[in-house]
Amino acid sequence: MSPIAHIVDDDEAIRDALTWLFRSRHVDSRAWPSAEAFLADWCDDLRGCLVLDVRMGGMSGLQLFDLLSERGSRLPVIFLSGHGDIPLAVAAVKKGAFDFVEKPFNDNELVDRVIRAMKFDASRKEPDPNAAVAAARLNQLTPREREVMERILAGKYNKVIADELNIAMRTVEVHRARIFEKMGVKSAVELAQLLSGNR
Amino acid sequence: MSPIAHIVDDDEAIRDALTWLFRSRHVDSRAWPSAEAFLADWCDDLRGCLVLDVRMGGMSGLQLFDLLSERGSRLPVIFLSGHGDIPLAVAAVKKGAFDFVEKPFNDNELVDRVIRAMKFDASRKEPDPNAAVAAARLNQLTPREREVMERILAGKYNKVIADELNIAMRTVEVHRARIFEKMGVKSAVELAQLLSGNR
DNA sequence: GGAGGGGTTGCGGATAACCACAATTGTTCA
DNA sequence: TGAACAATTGTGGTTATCCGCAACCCCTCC
Repeated sequence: MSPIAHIVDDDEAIRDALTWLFRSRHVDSRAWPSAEAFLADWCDDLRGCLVLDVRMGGMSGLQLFDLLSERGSRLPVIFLSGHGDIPLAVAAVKKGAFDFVEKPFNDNELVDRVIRAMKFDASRKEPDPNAAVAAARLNQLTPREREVMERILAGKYNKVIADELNIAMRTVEVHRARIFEKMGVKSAVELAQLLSGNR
Repeated sequence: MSPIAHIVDDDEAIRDALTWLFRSRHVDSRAWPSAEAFLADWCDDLRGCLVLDVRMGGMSGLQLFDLLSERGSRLPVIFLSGHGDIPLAVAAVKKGAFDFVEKPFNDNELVDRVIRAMKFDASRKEPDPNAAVAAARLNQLTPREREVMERILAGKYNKVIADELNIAMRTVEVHRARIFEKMGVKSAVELAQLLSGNR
């Protein structure tokens, strides 16, 4: 999904104005006339930001925001509000809205905020790649290897591990080597970091 | 520190009103007439919440808030603002203010918010005990030991470390032993876990 | 029945970690 | 100036890790 400014407002004049405004500043955008219409197109990998009118016919902007939050959306949201309602603004920001702008808004300022939101979104990391890598590698381990690994991470000596598992030290060494190989590390320290760095 | 509502406002009438209001609702409070006065008494283990006027003579409420943030204060802050300024409210909340209330405020509502803030503060966990322990122990390390530790955590052999630091392997061994001793661990693996578990 | 994978073990050697004992240098602080 | 501490090094020995080579057992799947 390429990053665009998603506009949701039931006022056609505003939609057009925003569309034109964004285009003039080379920000790609697309507009929807209602929360419902936007939801129909929504998927969780939209990128960019969402410019959302607070007050709309049908589902309100706040309701849409809550719904998206429940669905795990992390798209930054900039609220547009027509009436200086501080409690509303505070509530929205506390719930994680990226920004809250009063209408009538200053064009340049709004675009700046939109761009800031889009940059924020762009800098947003995919779910920790490290964790994914670690998880994938963990799955390659056999059950027995996992048992050994636990004990390696507990800082135990091979001898102790062998004792606990009632196997020869040599066997532990073999497991150990295969664990390191599969996990792509070359020492127990690295292993510990790989696994505890992302908890 | 027992939890109290800390009031900072340069308007004596407001201070008195709030003090009376809180007392009537069995919320302990104490008031200061300026940010500077509050700062003089501030320490990082104040508990409860801070009710803070945005606009004051001398240091403003926002400035005080920023300063406290820098100092690592985690006391929840409820801003009082006399003029419905949405950008200000949004900025404050985005920076981590707990709430933002317009003057004139509804007494009951304000107290409810204060109580909510104080409950939030009470439920706030002490800084991760592990992190505290690790940090405290880290401080016991000499600079040289820290250098060695970095390299141990990189999974390097004593020989390599000795080489990098241009010292004898034996010296590295000594440092290593002292690091383990001071950090209260008995292996590099434990060390890695202690330090990466809380990052 | 043979191939493959997982788990197991032994032997022997190279390399590294760990440790007790002992000692030197430089700096800081009382 | 002497105590205390950080940093340094050496000797010699014990213990662990790490690995290649070789092998056996058990189970599954084709």
